[in-house]
Amino acid sequence: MSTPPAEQTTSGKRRQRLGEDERREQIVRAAIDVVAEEGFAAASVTRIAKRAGISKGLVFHYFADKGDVMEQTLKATAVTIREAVAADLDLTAPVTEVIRAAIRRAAALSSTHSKELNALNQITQNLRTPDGAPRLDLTAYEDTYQAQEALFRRGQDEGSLRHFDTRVMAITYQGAIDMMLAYFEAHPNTDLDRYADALADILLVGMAKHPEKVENPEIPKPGR
Amino acid sequence: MSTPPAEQTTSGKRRQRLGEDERREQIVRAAIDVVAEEGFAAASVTRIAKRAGISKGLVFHYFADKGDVMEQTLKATAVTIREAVAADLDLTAPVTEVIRAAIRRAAALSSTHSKELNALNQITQNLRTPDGAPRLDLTAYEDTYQAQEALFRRGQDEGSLRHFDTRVMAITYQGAIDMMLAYFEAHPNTDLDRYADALADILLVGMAKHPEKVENPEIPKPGR
Amino acid sequence: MSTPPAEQTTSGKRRQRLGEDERREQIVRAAIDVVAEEGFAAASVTRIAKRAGISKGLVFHYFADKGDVMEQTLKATAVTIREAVAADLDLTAPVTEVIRAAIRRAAALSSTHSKELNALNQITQNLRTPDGAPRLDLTAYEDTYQAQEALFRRGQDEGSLRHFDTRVMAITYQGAIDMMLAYFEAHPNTDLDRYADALADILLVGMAKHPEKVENPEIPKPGR
Amino acid sequence: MSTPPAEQTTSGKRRQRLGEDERREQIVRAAIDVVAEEGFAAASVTRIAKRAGISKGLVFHYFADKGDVMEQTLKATAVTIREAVAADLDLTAPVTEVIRAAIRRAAALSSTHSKELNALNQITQNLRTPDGAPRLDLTAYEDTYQAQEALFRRGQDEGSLRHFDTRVMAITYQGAIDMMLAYFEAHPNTDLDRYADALADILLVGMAKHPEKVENPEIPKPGR
DNA sequence: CATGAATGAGACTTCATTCAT
DNA sequence: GATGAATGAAGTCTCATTCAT
Repeated sequence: MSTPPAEQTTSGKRRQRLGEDERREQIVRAAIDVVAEEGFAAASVTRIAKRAGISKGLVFHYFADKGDVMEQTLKATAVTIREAVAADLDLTAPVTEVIRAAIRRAAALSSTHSKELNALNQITQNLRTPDGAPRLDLTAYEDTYQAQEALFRRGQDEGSLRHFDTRVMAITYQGAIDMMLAYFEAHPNTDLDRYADALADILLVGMAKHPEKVENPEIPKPGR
Repeated sequence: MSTPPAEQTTSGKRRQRLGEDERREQIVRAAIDVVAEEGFAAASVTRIAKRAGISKGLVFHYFADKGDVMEQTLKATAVTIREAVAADLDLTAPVTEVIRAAIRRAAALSSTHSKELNALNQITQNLRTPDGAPRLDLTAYEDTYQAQEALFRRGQDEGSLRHFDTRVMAITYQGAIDMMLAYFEAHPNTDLDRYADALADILLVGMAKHPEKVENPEIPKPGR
Repeated sequence: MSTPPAEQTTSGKRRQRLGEDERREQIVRAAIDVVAEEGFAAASVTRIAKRAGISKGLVFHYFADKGDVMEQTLKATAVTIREAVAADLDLTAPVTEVIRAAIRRAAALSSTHSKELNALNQITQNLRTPDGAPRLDLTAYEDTYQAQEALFRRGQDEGSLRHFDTRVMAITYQGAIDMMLAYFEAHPNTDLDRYADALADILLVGMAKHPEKVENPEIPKPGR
Repeated sequence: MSTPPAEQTTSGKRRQRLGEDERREQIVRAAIDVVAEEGFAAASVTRIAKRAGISKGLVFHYFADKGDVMEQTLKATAVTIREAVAADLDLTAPVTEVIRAAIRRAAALSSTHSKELNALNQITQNLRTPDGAPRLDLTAYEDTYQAQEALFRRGQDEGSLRHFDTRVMAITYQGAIDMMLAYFEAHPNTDLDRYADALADILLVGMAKHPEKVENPEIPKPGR
């Protein structure tokens, strides 16, 4: 999943023949790279094709138009990220532990999926229908929100979490994670592990019924 | 402060003569409208000029180039928003009250400054230097973060707030508010007042030393 | 090498496909024509493309920008002209004969390469770097000057030419030829052959050690 | 007649009221400066007005259009130069001396009228009628040519000059001078006085009946 | 007389998309 | 399947020129 910095991802062969799926992946990969590195506006088809090491025409062979490329890229990236977060996350563990672990995982994404995250955000916010309406608003987060709400409700049912509006909490929770990642992007010197723990503390104190049980004991608070 | 949806704001007069400041404002206004309604990518100078009811050339009479238009628009909008949030916010009140009031004010922005918020976000995230690097990252939020940290520290000193990483909290807090506004944009049916209170509850429980004192008693929780 | 005056050189076919070199030549050709006929200032890319019978965009497919078009045109034309002058010029002949022959050849260019000469001059004098400085001053003539100086020195060594400043003479000589061509451009009725011979007489009398030997006996002087 | 490097030629007064002629001169002066320093293409009306320290509109008050500005500038400059060359040139002196003196005077122009020369050339070569035809070809030199031919004929009648085509000589002579000035522009290190003498030698040897009498004895030839 | 705001045409350039090869 | 030549629309920006003040 890592990407070499070079223009041509694949070996220098000409007229390389690939299966449909490999090609699509290759193009999506290039789209992510270009969007992440140069911005949505600079992600022209020409640029993407060059990055993928293929011709411009071929892109249109596999995608209806540029919007299609972006949409597919978005979808694929969302799946990738979701899987990365969900991987080896024991959802049957106590809810507070699940939450803390999930925040840590999300923080870890910064190093493993930085480009994907960046591209995902940019495409989400910029992709529009021809008439100017956003093609994807936060509706796209719906699945995520529902999964988180389910988790929160389990916690509430089990008695480990307080009573609160699960939808508002899901949005806040997701926002807190997104901001953490964005903040790290802008301030790469930040100690992400500590940030993640501090964030977990804040959120869990806000959610948990017995906050004292969930506070992270390992990392001493800065003020003391 | 509201804008009519029509293309030509003013009457059909030819060669209307305006002072420098009025024109600049008019153009900035049009830029906000176009960006908010049609997206950053669609906000061409042509489009903005048409929206303002003036000729393309005039835009360049008042702004160095398109980037300048966007930058000025960004700055002006940031000021507008900041003022709107700060207006009649009694910063000397007890910290927890200040926080709850600020969240309510922010929520209120949705109805009064929806376009400004939208445009502000889009421009922030898309404006780049000619070489592709983001022209403004979260660094722009620095002032806001510091103001909020100061508030939090006062609360901690006064004993009304728990001990927590103020920087992480500022980022989370700001993110929670941004997400609230974004969520409302995508789901306009949401009862924002209730959302704001639920959010205040969540955040204050996470922050306050005596959460029971800050929970909003008026609004029954949705989950019963 | 001649060009029809019509706009569209080729038949009305759509999407005519050409090799890279043919296209470049075609565009350069069109650039020469437009510059020569309508002046450097009027030689917009639009105008050039229309003259070549292709789309504007295609020009940028083969040239980096307008400056590049002009630069390439300049280079190509310089080569063309140089070759035309040098062709079947016996450089081993006695120096005075070489000079007279070269002047005649140059005069002949008026009928064969009139446009090229004109375009060459205009581009040389008008092409500037983005910051306004001339991109090519007389430095470009350096090669020519040196070749001529070498010729003059040979004549001096062999005893057929007088002693004189070879650099000044080279500049004067080249200037005399350029003026001849420019004069003919403005006064097309001039008898160029006679002009060339008269010029050769003047120059050779100024250069030669034994002028009487070089005066052209065939053409009677106008005054007598 | 010299120009300060500053933008505003005149004192910083606003709404300065000037007579028609002063204004015209002021604008022409600015046009010369801009054309000479930044090139014909960069000499926009805006640029010229700014240089003159007046408003754009005023230029059109005194000149019909941009072409008119250039044409007037051209005419005025031509007169200036002609006068500068003719000044204290004793036309009754022996012809060969007149010629040598004229060449020296011309060389001197480089230091006194460099801008004027440069602007003159650029305007001459670029100014066109709306349909693309040169507005001024060498026809403009006609007066000069005739004056020089008259001089040459006098020399021939008096027996000091050989027989040659006076028109061809006039063109060559003028070209030699123009090239000298252009060469100096490109190679400012050149010793112009020596160049002028070397040129005079070359031309006079070509023209004079008794060349030995006219060669400049003061300056030793470079090659010894 | 003088200013500079305002316009509109046109310049250069990029880019999504098509299509001959 | 794959290429890249070719197009046309649109975008940014400049500039001569007009005109209200």
